[in-house]
Amino acid sequence: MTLDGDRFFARVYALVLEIPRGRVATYGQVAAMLGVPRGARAVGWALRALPATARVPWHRVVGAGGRISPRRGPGPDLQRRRLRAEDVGFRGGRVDMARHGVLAPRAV
DNA sequence: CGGTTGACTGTTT
DNA sequence: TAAACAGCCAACC
Repeated sequence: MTLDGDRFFARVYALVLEIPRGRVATYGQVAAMLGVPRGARAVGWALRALPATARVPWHRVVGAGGRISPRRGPGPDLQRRRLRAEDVGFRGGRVDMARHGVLAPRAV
C-alpha cells in the first residue's frame, strides 16, 4: 500500500490505528468518521487489502451490531481470539457493543 | 471509461 | 429467525 495519506485506504488505516485497545468500531462507523456515511463496504475492501505485515488493529473493526464478518480463511476466528485477548466481551456470538463500542460509555 | 468485486447494512421475504 | 434483495463505495482490471 502506498503511504499516500490522501487515499481512502490510508485514511482507513490511520483511523483504525486510533481505536483503543479493548474497543471496537463498526465498518459503518469508520466510514462515517471518514466522511463517507455509506462507505462501510469500502472500508471492508480496505481492510481486506491490508498486508498481513501491517501493524493495524484490523480486528477492532466489526460488522454492525458487533458481528464478525464472515470470510474465508482464519480471519474471523483470529479476530475473535484477539478481541477476547483484549477482554472484549461477546454476547450471543457478537461483540458487546454497548460496553466495547468506540462510542460506548465506559460502563465495563 | 465502464463493468466487476467485496471483511457492509438496512429492508423485505 | 434466517435468507434474499437492493443500494452504496472505492479500488481493480
